[in-house]
Amino acid sequence: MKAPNDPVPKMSVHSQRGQCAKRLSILEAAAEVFCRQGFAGASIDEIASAACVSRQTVYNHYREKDNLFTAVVEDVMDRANAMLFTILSTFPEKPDNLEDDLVGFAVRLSRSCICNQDGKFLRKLVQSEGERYPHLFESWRQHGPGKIGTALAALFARLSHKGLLEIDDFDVAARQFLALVNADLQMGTLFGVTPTDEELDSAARNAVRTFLRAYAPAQANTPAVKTA
Amino acid sequence: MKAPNDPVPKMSVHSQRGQCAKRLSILEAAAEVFCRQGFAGASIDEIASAACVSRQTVYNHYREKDNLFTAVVEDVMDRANAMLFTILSTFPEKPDNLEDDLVGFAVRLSRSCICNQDGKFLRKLVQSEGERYPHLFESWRQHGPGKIGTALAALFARLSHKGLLEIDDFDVAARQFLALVNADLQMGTLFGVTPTDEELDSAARNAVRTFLRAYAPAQANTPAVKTA
DNA sequence: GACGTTTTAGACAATGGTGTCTAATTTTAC
DNA sequence: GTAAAATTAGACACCATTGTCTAAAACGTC
Repeated sequence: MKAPNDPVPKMSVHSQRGQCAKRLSILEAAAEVFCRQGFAGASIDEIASAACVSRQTVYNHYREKDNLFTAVVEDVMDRANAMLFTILSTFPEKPDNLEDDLVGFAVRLSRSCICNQDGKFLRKLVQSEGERYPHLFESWRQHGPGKIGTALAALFARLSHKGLLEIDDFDVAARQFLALVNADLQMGTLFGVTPTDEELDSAARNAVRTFLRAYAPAQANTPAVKTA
Repeated sequence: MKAPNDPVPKMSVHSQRGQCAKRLSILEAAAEVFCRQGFAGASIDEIASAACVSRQTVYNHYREKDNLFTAVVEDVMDRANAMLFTILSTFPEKPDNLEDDLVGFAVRLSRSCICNQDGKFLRKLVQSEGERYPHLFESWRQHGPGKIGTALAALFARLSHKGLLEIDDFDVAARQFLALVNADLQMGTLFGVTPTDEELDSAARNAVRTFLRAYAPAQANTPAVKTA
């Protein structure tokens, strides 16, 4: 998926620094503009301006608009996936207090993967351009959200085997956990509103409480908590 | 919000029939094209072709592209809202079998409001153009999804007062119910895939089972159901 | 300071879209 | 059948955008 016209000829290695900076600047600006305007609505001129770069430079790095778009999407997807698995690795495998630890995990997840700039970009782009570039987003789905489902399911399975949860279908439980975490935020994210820390925390707390009510073993972990 | 240049002069009342048909045809075609291409990507020519109408006719009815767009959005929103409250009115207030009845309700809800063509259109358009027309979508949010939350909360409150559920925060419960119903479908809808009836049913069943595990009163309604 | 490379501003043709206009044709009401 | 209204195809000016090209300037390395 590399650009076919790599500048190989006589370039000394260190001269890539300036280029690299420009490339990143363009990628960043293009992501912002594509996200705000969509593919058709975004113009190369606007991207170039936002990147503080001449239009020709954009064309030098990415031969054409389509090319730039896929490069941006791949870049954002890579970042988002990396972040996703970073957060996944903070899952409370040996929880001190299951409820509190899950709430913390849920907050990290929503803050870093959902209310994120990258998350917003991907939701918007998958919606608006997903059908035009099926393979592009399909591979992301498999490597990103697809994987998170099975990974989270495996983590819940461990907690379940430890007797901390009572789950019959781990995949369903994982999807439901994610859905519950989003329950209070969905409407906001749909309109591009970034939730405050309090909202994030309250959403996570509501989600985890209901999740545990459904999946905590019989009368072990739920001392009949009342709403504050 | 009516077109400022209504053709009032000498028109007899009945001549609106042909016009009306064209108007509807244009609205329908425009919805499809705007949904597929986004606002910037949609061209009037393409809409006119899809509506089997000349370009000039489109301009006769809706002075400009912006106008046509808002007309389409309002039309779809009205239909979607009407459908939403129709489905809401089928909520099982006096359930025979709470679980089965809630599953039926959830299936109706997701089929008619989420997997719908209008639902797809609105999700896509709110995402891609929501920030460009804030007032347009904001009023929809208040009258549609906003209202459904409180309406559903009220319905759950009644079931709760009847002792069929044990809910402390009805609004949260309503949002969680909706989120759970979507849990298994979200990924599909994000990619424009329409789920089969079996998937719809299974998603609703999973959702309701977890919802009842969390909110059914102590040891009344859950005879330890196992996965099939 | 000299060299090769990259960047820049600007001009440029080609394309495609919007919105207007006109003149011919069709539909509709009576 | 007639007259008014609506529809149509086509041409049109206008503008924005894409992608190319050129010559000058800036940059980095030696």
